[in-house]
Amino acid sequence: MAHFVLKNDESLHFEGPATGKDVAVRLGLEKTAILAQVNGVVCDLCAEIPTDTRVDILTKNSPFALDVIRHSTAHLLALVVKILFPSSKLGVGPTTESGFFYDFQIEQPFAPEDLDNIEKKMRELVERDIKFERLQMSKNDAIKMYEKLGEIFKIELLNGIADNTVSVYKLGDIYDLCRGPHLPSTRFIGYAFKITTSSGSYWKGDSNNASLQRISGIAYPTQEELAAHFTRLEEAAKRDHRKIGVELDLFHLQDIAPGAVFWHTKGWTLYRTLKNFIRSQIEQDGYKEVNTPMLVDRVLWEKSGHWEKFRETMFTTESAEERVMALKPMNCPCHVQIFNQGVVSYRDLPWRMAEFGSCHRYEPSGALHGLMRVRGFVQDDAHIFCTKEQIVSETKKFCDLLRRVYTALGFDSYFVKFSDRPAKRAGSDEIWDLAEKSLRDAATAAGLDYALNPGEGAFYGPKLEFVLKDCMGRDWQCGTLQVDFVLPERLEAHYITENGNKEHPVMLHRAVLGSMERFIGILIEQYAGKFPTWLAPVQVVVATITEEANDAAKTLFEALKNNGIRAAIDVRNEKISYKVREHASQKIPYIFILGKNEMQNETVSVRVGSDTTVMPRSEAIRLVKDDGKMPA
RNA sequence: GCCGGCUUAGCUCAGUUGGUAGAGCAACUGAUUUGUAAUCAGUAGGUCGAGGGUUCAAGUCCUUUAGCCGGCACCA
Repeated sequence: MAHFVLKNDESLHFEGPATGKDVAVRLGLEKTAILAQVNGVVCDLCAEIPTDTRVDILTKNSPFALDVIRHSTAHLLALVVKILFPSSKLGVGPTTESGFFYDFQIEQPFAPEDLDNIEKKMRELVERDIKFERLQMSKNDAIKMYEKLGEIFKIELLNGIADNTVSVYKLGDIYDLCRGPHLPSTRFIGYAFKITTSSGSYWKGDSNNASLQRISGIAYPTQEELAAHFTRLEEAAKRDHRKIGVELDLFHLQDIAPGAVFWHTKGWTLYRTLKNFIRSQIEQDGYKEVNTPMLVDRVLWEKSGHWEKFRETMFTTESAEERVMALKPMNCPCHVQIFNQGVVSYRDLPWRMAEFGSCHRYEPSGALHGLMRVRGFVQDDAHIFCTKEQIVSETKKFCDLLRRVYTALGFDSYFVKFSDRPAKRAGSDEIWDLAEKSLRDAATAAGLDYALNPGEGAFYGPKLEFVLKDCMGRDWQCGTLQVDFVLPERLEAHYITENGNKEHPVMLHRAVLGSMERFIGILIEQYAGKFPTWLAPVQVVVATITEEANDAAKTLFEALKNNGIRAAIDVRNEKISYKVREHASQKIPYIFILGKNEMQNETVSVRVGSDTTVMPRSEAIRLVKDDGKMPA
């Protein structure tokens, strides 16, 4: 006799074998049960439960439900596409952080009307309540089945699976290779889903493989959650740096220079402020700033190895001069040229050489994205030339610097990835073993909690990536630290050791912000344009109510400027409500208002957010000055 | 680079089955001297992204191309 134990320690007894569904019926949950959790493992409700096993019945309220609902919705999508487009071939259809997608091979890409029809048909099939059936079969049987069905991609997947037994879910007429679990039937998907977009993709994410068409969607347990999802998206879109960049007159992009930024006065003020902040921070850490040429002969890039790997994405020059010059795509080889002037002693190490380096890369057109991915950008770059023994302490020092800067800029958390050796790389395996071990040890010593990112390192060394998210949840690599044993050797960098021997230094490539442009993009979205006072392009505006306050306004404006405050003045013949509206929507932190009352009492009304305080003018100046101080 | 979509005034957007371009905000001019998120009136502003084609006629249809948007691929 089977005996099941529930979480609340209530025992249920069955005559003979039983499934999760039987348990659900016993508990009166047959209408709402969607999954069973057996010994902590989530599985289909129809799964048979081994005797004397702890079992839980899950409903749509379970935290596990969301992913399963999305996954089952993806299967339903596949069924509908196979019905409407019988010649299409199934790719894969996983869930993602923000929904699900399914990839198909199909002659004609999906049109927007197709998506509408697909969604409509999906709703119809929810109504029809089609069952998800789990089938266990041998790998060979599965391959035979898919050969009959002509599902070439599923066969390829099966050939890559080591197990001899696989599970396949049948939904209507489709058989989908899948681990599961799934909902009992389409009725449980409900109607809180939406097909959102279609796009191109590649089989197994490789552009050398077949082109597929991806349909993406979103699903939630309830309509309310789905509605909230779209509200969140709308709210997030308002923070988009491309939108705010125009609204706040920070910068613009133009097709005359794709992937290059025209910085307007306000944006450039923000840029310079951020740059000065980084400058003050790295000076504290003993960095020495340099500046190197933007246009360098290709021979340097050939020597460094960049020409071979990145030639296609480098801008080269054509001019009266015969030799081919390239716009530098990064600064490292130039920094080595400075290192190589004269003789360096071990006493000079670590040498922390910094540059706000202006770089150009011919990024693929489809990669360009506002400030986040551009063709002309400035790295807050530095190379630390050091000994092997100094790697750990220098990495730790860098991580501290990065944490200090990110915290000051309002980023309390960020993801760290550890990317190890890529397939195409320079340097021997022994060197890579050493580089990876050094960086791993250093990351551990710095107390980093990192995720492994296999095969994604630079061609010359492993790297740590510090990742921030934009308003739509996309990941962007900002800070980085890379251990490099290769370039110093290729570019013949040496230092003299304690024993008088010549040795190659280790090069640590590192950037805190990464690209000034990208980081400002992230920063704009982080603050939705409402920057802390020390970063705000305009920190305070002096606005008058009547003409009789104009002279006092000018005096106050001058006093603010003399105190190093970024101030503006508004003596236009407009109502104060009009001025407040305009300056508030421009996200200026302080609005100083002068009218009759303030003239009489020699005060000023200070508006911050929607609060107003009347105070002596000198006090108001001090207030903005203190609030606008750059973090130490 | 690949797939799809979009591109009309400085900005946000209308524009019917092809019939010869419109609104709001901004700008400019005038009036208003105002108390904390839009004072009123007037004026001006567009080779409809660019090139080619179909047509008596193209913002609208076809085609090439650029840029942008969403994904994919790439990212030193």
